[in-house]
Amino acid sequence: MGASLKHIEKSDYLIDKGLNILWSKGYNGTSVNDIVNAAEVPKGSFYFYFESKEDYVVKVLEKYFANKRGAIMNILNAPDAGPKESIINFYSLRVKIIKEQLNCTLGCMGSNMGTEMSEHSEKIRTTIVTEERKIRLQVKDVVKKAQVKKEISNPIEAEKIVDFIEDSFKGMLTSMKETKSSEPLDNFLIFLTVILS
Amino acid sequence: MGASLKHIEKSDYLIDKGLNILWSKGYNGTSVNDIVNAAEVPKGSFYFYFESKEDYVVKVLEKYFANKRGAIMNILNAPDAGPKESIINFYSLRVKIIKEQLNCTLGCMGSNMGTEMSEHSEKIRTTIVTEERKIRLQVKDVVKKAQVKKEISNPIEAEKIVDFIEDSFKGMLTSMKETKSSEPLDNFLIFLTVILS
DNA sequence: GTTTAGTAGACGATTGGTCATATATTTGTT
DNA sequence: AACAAATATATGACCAATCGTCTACTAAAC
Repeated sequence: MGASLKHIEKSDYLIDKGLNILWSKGYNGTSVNDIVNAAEVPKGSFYFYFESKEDYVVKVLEKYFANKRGAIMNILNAPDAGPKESIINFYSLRVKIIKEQLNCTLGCMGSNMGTEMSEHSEKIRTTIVTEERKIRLQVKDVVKKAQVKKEISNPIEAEKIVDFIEDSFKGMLTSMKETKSSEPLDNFLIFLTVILS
Repeated sequence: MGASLKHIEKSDYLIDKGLNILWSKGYNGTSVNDIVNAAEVPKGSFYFYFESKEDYVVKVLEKYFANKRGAIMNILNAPDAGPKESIINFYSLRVKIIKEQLNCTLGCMGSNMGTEMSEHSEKIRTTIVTEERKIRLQVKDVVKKAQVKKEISNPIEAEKIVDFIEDSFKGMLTSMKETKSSEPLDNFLIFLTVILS
């Protein structure tokens, strides 16, 4: 029943090849043909490795978030930085990555897909919510620490603070895409220090 | 050369009939057939009134934003309220409308479409940016007034304050859709008072 | 020889868009 | 007021391309 290593490798390969297309063009803008052409794999193979397009996209999202966490979560618990400092470093890094690697055009794949598909695919919606929550929980712990250490005097619950920061960051990415500019991101970092005061 | 009144009325009718479909299903999720079926109009008529699907969507967006401004901008300059109070009333009203009329499912059509299409249609992208700017400019004036009156002590430029508020509000709507919950909106109103302090 | 992995391409439905044809409506001329 | 010419609008069959999916098949492994 279990998938062999080769099977996993090849489905992983298909996931990698389609990830950037899906990130840019969205669910309905990306066809199964786009994916198999990019991977240079026969169309029939797609449905051997995945139940459906929806199933495929769920797995792409899981990989996207795993990659993302791998790239950014370390800095949150860097041993040589205080909690508040770590939070600011964390968001500064995310801003830097988006500016340098993504050229301010793609935004967050989770938000993009969530905006397009939350109403129409429960599987996709819950995948995004679940994956985002993993990040928020870790940030929350650090915010709590900073509050205990009085680095943050804001008395609002850590969870609400993190939700607001993460939600507003999402909005910045949307405006970044729309305006083709990094200004919203810079603005975000300014207000981040206000919120964490 | 100018379109007759009847011409305008019928294209307006087509725009109205497609607006909600487009709002919910997005650009690539909505077909021209969906629109003409909803309007009970033959397909050929669509291309008599609109150059293309893209052209149609631009006009839908313009109508969406015009409707939106009509419903919310008055409260910003209510004569019996101070500037800061007006800003808070303004966003409270927007939150209320989204909760009551939209059931926390649709978000902002501009942001939805911008997320999906900014990379792929310059016409759609600039339409959204232009329309959003109209709202921001008006809010900016009120923020400035509140700063002059010392109701807001935050020394950051009014424009940046408004950009942050509007961008973060966008993010709340995204999370609202994803989580199917009004919590992000309530959280937004809490932090709005922090930002406007 | 039987099971499993992998593939090719056909499937019906649908996509955005066009077009020839038909019918209203308006306009200009008596 | 009557008629003709011109223009505006209506219609759905039609186009090539593409959609997501699936079935019938071959190749390889045990």
